[in-house]
Amino acid sequence: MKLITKRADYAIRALCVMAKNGQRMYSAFELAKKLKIPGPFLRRILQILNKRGVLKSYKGQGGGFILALQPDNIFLIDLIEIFQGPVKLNECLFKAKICPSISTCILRRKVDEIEKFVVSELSSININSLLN
Amino acid sequence: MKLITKRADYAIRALCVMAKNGQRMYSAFELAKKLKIPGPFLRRILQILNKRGVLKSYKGQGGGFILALQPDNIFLIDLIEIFQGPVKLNECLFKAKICPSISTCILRRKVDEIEKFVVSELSSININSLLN
DNA sequence: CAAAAAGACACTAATATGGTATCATTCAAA
DNA sequence: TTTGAATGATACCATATTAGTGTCTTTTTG
Ligand code: FES
Ligand code: FES
Repeated sequence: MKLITKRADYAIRALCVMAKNGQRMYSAFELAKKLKIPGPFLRRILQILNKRGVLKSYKGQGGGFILALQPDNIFLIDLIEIFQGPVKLNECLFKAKICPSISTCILRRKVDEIEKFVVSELSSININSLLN
Repeated sequence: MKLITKRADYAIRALCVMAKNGQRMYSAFELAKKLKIPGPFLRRILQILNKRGVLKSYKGQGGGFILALQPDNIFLIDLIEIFQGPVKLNECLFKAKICPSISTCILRRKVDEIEKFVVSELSSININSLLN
């Protein structure tokens, strides 16, 4: 079971680097080299973060990416949802008649609890938390 | 993010049916028909449950599968680990220098907490819980 | 013996994830 | 004003995981 995919992982790492030096602009390849991860892949990730308003981008020579938000306002839950979709664990499995009912099903209640816990834990971490 | 795959799902459903009528023997195809899921696929799943000691099997005409354990002794965590491997969410992501240290890393602590919670919730449900 | 079952295992199909390649566009600097 | 360094957009390929099938062997009962 994977909680955090590579895309989200790389995004987190890149944002951490950028947050350490908040004013500087970084090109995708510069960051990729620093983090030792594939350049084109990271580039696409940063483009997505730009579209989602986490980064600002500047084209042309001397351009690159820079944080659009304060590091303590970028939460892990958001990054994970950007790259992995919403945290939905309760895709009701027992469509068959076995499941007693949607309102009483124990399994569903438990899965909902797990989902809430995951979301709340991931909501409590931001990029700044990871820098101490 | 998928918490429970089809294999585990089907296993749970099949075990629920079998638990309702604990003494009876069911062939893989009979169960598959009842649950409206693919026969050969369920058959492989039951074979695995047999190998893992959750079911007993009997070959030959009139043979089939029957529970090897009491329904309240078959836990969801075990079924999930059989079909999806151990619940390990903490595959350390920050191998790079970004992560401060394995002992202080906030992210790691949080992921460990999530993992513990998932395991404990899934350990609290058994096949019997699902039959009320 | 014949039919009905599981055992074993190789194989295919679908999906998700990880990653590349290419061309167009923008912009700064020579 | 040309050139090169950057992103924007998008199609594509590679790999892994999950889902599912097919087939042949073995066992058992009638
Ligand atoms: S499994 Fe979905 S309501 Fe019971
Ligand atoms: S991410 Fe693994 S110890 Fe910090």
